[in-house]
Amino acid sequence: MATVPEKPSLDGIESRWAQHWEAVGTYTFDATKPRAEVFAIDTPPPTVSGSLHMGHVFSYTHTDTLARFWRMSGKAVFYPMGWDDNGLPTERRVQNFYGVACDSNVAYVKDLEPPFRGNPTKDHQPVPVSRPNFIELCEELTHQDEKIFEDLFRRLGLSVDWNYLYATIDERSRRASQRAFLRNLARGEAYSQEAPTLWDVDFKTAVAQAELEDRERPGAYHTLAFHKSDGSGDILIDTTRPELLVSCCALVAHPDDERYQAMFNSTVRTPVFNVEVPVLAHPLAQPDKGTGIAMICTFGDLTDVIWWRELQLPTRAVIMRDGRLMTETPEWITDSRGVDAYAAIAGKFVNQAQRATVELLRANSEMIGEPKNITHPVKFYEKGDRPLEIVTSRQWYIRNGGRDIELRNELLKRGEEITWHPDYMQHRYTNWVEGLNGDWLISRQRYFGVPVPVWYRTDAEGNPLHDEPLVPSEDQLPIDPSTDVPTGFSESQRNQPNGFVGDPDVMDTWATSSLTPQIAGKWEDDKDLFSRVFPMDVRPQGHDIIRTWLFSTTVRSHFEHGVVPWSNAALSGWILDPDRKKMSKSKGNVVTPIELFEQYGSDAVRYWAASARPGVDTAFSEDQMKVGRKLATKLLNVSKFVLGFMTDHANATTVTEAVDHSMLLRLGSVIDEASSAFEAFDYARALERTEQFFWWFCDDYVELVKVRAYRGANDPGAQSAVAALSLALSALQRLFAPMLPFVTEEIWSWWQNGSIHNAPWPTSNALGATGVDILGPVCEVLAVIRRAKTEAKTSQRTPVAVATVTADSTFITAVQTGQADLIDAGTVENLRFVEGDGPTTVVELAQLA
RNA sequence: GGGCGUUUAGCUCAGUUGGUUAGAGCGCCACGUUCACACCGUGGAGGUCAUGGGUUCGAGUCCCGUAUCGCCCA
Repeated sequence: MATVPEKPSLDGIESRWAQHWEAVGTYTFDATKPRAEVFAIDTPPPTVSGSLHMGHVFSYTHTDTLARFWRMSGKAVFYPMGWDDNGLPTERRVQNFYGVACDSNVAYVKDLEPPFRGNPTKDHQPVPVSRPNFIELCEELTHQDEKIFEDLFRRLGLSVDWNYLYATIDERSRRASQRAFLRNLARGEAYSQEAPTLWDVDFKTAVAQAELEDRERPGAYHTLAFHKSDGSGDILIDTTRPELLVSCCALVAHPDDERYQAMFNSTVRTPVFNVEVPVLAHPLAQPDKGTGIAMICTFGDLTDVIWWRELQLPTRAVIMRDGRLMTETPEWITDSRGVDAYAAIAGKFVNQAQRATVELLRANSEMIGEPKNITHPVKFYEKGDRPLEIVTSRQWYIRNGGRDIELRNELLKRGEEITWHPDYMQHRYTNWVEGLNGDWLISRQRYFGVPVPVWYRTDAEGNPLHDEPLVPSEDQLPIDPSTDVPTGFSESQRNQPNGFVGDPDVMDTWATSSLTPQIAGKWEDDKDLFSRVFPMDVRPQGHDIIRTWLFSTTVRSHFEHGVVPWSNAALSGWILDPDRKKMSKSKGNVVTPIELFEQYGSDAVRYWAASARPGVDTAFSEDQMKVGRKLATKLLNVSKFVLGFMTDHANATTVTEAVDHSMLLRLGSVIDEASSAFEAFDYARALERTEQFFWWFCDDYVELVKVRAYRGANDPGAQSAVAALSLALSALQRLFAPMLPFVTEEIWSWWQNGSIHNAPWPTSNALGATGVDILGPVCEVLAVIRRAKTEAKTSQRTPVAVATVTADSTFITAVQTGQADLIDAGTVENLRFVEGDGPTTVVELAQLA
């Protein structure tokens, strides 16, 4: 029955089995199963803007082990894959790959040939192309990248059902994203507003709170002299941004600060520009910072925004969306000297304007002393290179509790409805939600993304009327308002007075990827499927995007469905290089996954990943892959060995010997432990327990019983050994299957029908083990015998003339029960027992020939 | 500054509600080619469990403080 290769090998098993699985549909989701019998995974769609790295291999392996466990446990596993190809990273990659830049003013060119396809020359100036051409190039490149990603994931052995593949820019995703947005809008959960917004001047887009990061940057305090309007002297303020002096609309000090109390509600005149501004009080002013009194500018930072709003100050913004100061002189500068001064900074970039302003201050002697250098945190867009500015613009928001305590508490409660793995990750969620200070800004002034699906009526001057957006019906989705026309209008009315305009913005990537459960589950497009998979069982993801992806998905599900989107969140850790630093391309320490698959085999790489406990940052370790490789090889060899006995004992199913029962008892408890570990999402523990047992099984149990198993077909002891060996082999192969899918499928195919990955998960009950564990004492004596031979520097085959075991009666009874196998394994001529203190074993080796 | 986590053998890490003498793999040393396996087997050396207190009959494990490295937030 069993057909075992003469020389088993791991070479080439990945492509052979990957093709087979695809051909026979091993991982096909059974969409007829009721929700209770489904295990649904909200797979993270990797960003398609480069290549997959070891971090992907690491975390996707973790998820795959869970998928395989639940599949073997009888669940219909819904395991889709998605590509996140929508958004800024793709735009940037397309620009760099083809040597183009998107320009909405350029006309569409059919069959455009970009200047490059990869590696533009260094001095190449990007060629402007139209938005439709640019999007075509985005699609072309993402398709290429996605093919490479898919091949790599197949090579890794992910048990994804590729029939449920989606991309965040595809039609279904755009429809889901726009539908969800329109429903948010209809319920008042989404709104647009003209407001000061953090703005990246290079990308020329607004960014959200979740995309910010602080970076330490050098700066300098400049001490400026403001002049009291009553002529009674100067007030000195410290600022790191003297270029914003032109935007100053007030000075502010703490209400309790006695130094300034007398001046509150008086006015001062700004240096250089000579604009009159009030001196005001506000508790956010920090008395211990600088001179304790600050200038409020529109807008230098988020505190300025708060002061501006709460103190109801005028807006005096001069920084434009490209990071330059506006060219015409602001109307609030009326003094002729001020007008001249503005001419010196008009049209300049922020840093140039700073230098120019400092020169003006110096020329007027209105700067006191020299700037004092400091280092301070500056807000950056996480993908950006220059500090964020704050500009006023109309943007779309989705409510997230940042301005609404009731909603915030509801979302905090949602966090409690999720089971977190590891549990302390819930703190990250709670801290983030509690620290939100505004709603979620979702509009982006970019090109490659899901369009905001609204238009606006225009008034007689052609200005958009933002308060009553024109919306499409759901059956029209997805739409692009730049080419589609709202119902009741014609294309000729576009951008005309008393006509309409399309909203020019796209939604941020997170606004679409926050709907991955809905997209993967085909929400509203396939109601039957959606009802069987949603809410999902688990969201696996990195802990770094709890504040973005996990939170935003929870928000959308809360609004749309009134539930948490999944019952579990499984957070995976980082990959660190062997020096415990985060791996990075710039350091040149990155090894590509494919090279490792080729060198060690996919199972070995998976072994490394599966050895890491959930959520723990893990060092990249080729040593662990070598261990995995050895484990896979051992599985081949021991399977071959055990199956070799099956020819003589094809029907051996009855276990009679106590030694064999004892091994099965141990195996049973390992199965129980592995099962409960998996149920708690702890694949690493399941692997460790299985592996520990496996090596003991090979080194001790197999060694003990092999002589007995070699006896003829009619020997009852041999029958018992072979029955136990085959029970154990079957269970062990299945226990390893989630982590080592290729080698286990290979060895399973030698003697079983069907895929191991659809075989039932082993249970301890099925082993039928009875009695007590006698193998502890037996193996202990065996170890002493082996040590004696090693210390005598002689072969393990050397016979033992006499071995004397001194121990209590329980120990002796156990050893006696297994003594036949012990005598065989240790080549013992005389085994003697003495009841007494112990256990000790004295070994006398036979004379060497 | 606030929150969270890490610290156990040379290295990478287990150690589940407290319970004999703290484990594994790699590396190192010695021995052995036994008919599944040299991508092997057998054995050995190697640890003040970061640190100071506390609870307990008993602490790597629980509590408090400190240090360390790291992450998140301000």
